[in-house]
Amino acid sequence: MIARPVDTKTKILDAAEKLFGQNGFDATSLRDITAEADVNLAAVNYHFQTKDSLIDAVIARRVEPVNRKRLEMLELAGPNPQVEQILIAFLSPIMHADFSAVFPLMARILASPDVFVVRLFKRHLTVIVERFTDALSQALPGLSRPEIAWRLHFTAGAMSHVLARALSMPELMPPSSAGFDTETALAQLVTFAAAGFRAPEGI
Amino acid sequence: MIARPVDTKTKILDAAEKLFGQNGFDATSLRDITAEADVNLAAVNYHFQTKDSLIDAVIARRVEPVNRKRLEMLELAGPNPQVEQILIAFLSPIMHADFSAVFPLMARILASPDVFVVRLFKRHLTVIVERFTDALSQALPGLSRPEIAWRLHFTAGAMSHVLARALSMPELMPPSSAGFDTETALAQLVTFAAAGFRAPEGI
DNA sequence: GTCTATAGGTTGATAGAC
DNA sequence: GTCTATCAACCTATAGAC
Repeated sequence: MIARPVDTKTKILDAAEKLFGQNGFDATSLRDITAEADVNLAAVNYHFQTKDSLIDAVIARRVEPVNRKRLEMLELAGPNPQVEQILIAFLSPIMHADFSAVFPLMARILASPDVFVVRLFKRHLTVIVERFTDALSQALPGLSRPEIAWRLHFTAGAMSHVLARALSMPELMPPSSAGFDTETALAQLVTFAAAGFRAPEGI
Repeated sequence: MIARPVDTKTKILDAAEKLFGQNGFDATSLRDITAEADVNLAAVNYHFQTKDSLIDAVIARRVEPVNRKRLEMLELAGPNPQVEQILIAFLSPIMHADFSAVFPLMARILASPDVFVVRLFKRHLTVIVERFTDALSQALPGLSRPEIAWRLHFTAGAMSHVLARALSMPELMPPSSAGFDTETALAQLVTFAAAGFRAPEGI
């Protein structure tokens, strides 16, 4: 590992990501961020104008590569992917996002009822939800699209809960595993969700 | 419906619950709350001393009856309940909590990585998790306890995501259903989670 | 691009009259 | 128990020197 020089803008994004994840958007002041990043207070306004557009930038920086990777993995699974392959394409990119600061941040975005965050959520996720619903429809011809939408919803919720609690509540995580084990979590979640998706449709 | 006089303390709790759910704990000021409740600013300090202990009171007021009801329904399911019965006992009390303000509030509690909230979460939920893990262990003798802990975790996540998005994103909810239909959501979730729990344990 | 200084507003909490 | 008035601390954002 060679220590690279990091520019001010990146230092601010890194610090903001960490603190937003830890304490939330509102509880984190620009002063907290510039102190953590070891830059001047005015730099954040110079580079991002307002706090809201900083939040936007922090989220977009992480969400977009994850979504690109999701679509890429879905492509790679071929024209007729199995349920498990589709779920892995959906879950793996976010669960492997290797900055641990990303986990609580993502969980906050996913769970927040804030209109501001919901808008962001929609902007980034609508196309993903559509593409994956299509793929799952094809793999599970017995299910109606609304039913698939529900179940994809449940899967995203299970995932976001794991991300939210992975770091803050290791003791709620499976024992034995010292700390959080991404591979195990992913495998367990895929098993659970795939079985859920294959359940026959109710009345 | 007869309009009852409501005391100041209850008015504060009601307003705080609504605003905390809508905007979060940090983004909601005591002034917002007293304006919504139509009481004086000083009243909140008189009745609750600090903002933190107000948050505590708001959460406890809703979580405790839900948890009581969960244990009660589990008792009523008899000595050898089926997976579906156990899941309904776990999910139904919270999904039927009829104040719509409770939904986003619960979702916030469930998803928040804040240490303050995690502490509350543990205090109220540890006994529930243990009791339900026992019941599920008995109903699914093929699964190890860690595996059951994971799957209960996933189920809680799916539930919290539904609560979080039920009101803010009705268009992500199954189409046709105008608004949010608790019974449908509960039935779909129980079907999904029961199938997930019955999946054979991985390697 | 980076800094200091500060304007202008909000916050949680309290003192003290009624 | 309820009010007004106020404090001290904090906030975002900007102006202007370097």
